[in-house]
Amino acid sequence: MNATAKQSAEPQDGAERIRLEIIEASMVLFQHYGFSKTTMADIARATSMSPGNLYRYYKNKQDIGRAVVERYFRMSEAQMETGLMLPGGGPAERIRGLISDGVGHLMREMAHNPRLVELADFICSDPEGMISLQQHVEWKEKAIAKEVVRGIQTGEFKPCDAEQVGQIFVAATRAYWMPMALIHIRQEDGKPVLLEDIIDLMLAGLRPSK
Amino acid sequence: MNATAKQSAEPQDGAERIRLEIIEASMVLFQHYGFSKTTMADIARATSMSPGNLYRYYKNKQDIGRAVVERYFRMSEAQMETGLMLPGGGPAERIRGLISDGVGHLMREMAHNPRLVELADFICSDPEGMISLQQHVEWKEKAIAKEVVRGIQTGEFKPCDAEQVGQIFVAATRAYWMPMALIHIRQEDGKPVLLEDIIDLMLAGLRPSK
DNA sequence: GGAATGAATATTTTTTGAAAAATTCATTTT
DNA sequence: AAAATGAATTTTTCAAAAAATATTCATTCC
Repeated sequence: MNATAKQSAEPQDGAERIRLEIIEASMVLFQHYGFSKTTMADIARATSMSPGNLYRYYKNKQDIGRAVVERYFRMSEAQMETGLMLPGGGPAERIRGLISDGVGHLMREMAHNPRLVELADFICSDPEGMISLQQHVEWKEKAIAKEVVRGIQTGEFKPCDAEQVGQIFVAATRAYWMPMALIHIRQEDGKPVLLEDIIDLMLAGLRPSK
Repeated sequence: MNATAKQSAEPQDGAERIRLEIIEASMVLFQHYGFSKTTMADIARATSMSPGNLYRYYKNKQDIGRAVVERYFRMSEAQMETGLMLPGGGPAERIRGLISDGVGHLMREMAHNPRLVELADFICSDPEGMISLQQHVEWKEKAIAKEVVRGIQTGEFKPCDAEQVGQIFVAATRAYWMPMALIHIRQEDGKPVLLEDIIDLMLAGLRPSK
């Protein structure tokens, strides 16, 4: 039912391939000119098709913006997943890494490309965009929950509702995931102030009382 | 040096009394019409003075907006202070209460009066307003730190940097203090979802390992 | 002389119509 | 018949003028 592009780099049938082409071209244009300054005509030119034809693949410009943001989310998730693949480290280190990597990735993207702030604002103003955002948040909650389960199994953490702990970790670090809030967060040598301290205090709370 | 109004309900000399009159009238007008739609002429009319005379008491309209917000901050702090006055409860209960009361107060104010969102946005866009906000944040950090010190003394908490723990608690609950973020936070029977769970997990982290 | 006024000036917001862009759709292409 | 086009239509943006508002200040009041 859902017509969203698959994540694989090499899509199969024509329509999916064209959707991906549109997103990749749009991503480049949005980075250069910003979402609002990029016109449908620009995207059409970049993909060598007519403006009208874009509407065969996306409902409207907002839909393209959302798809681009979703692609960023998938990339960020892939990056966090990669961090989790690395061998060493117990659940605590992995949770720390997961959140630090995710926030770090976001901060670097934003610093590297201020145009993304506009896209982030747009996604928050759009109800459908908020759904995409929520899905990304849930991905993070689940990823943390998995590590909590692992920690409970090894005895590093005391028994608890892992699903809920994932939600708690994300909620407690929410200000660090919000582009609009990120502006107000101080940094020291590249690390956002207090983020790791929040995580450490909550991890301490997870450990068995004895 | 600082010419800000005292908190007492009955101010002493003329100038302070007039400043307070202006703020009280402005607060009502802002609630009815919003900050941007309220004109200096409106405020002048409400206080039975000429527009020009307002400038004898406040540098400009922004200054009035900031003073109104600061008044809200002082009221919120007073409310939290009152909560702390109540006899029962150890440090953990008091920290929970402090944060819940503060966030609850903010949420009720916002629900009761959506115009405040505009004022909050304005304060965040103004560098001087951000200073007021920072002071309010520091008040909360210090209030929590005091309870942490008490907890360390009673042995309920393990020894730690109380000052820093105050900062951590505020940082971890920041999304619940931000009017712009508050819109996105779900509520269940009047309580913001997960707020108390964040606090509880961090409190668990403060307790002696045994 | 400090406090207050209100007309004069500076700034910001609103309006308005033209220009640009988004979206649709009758037609053409493959 | 699905895919694509590009001209036609609708919607949004932009810039200039007008109106409203903020701020100043020479003057008046107590």
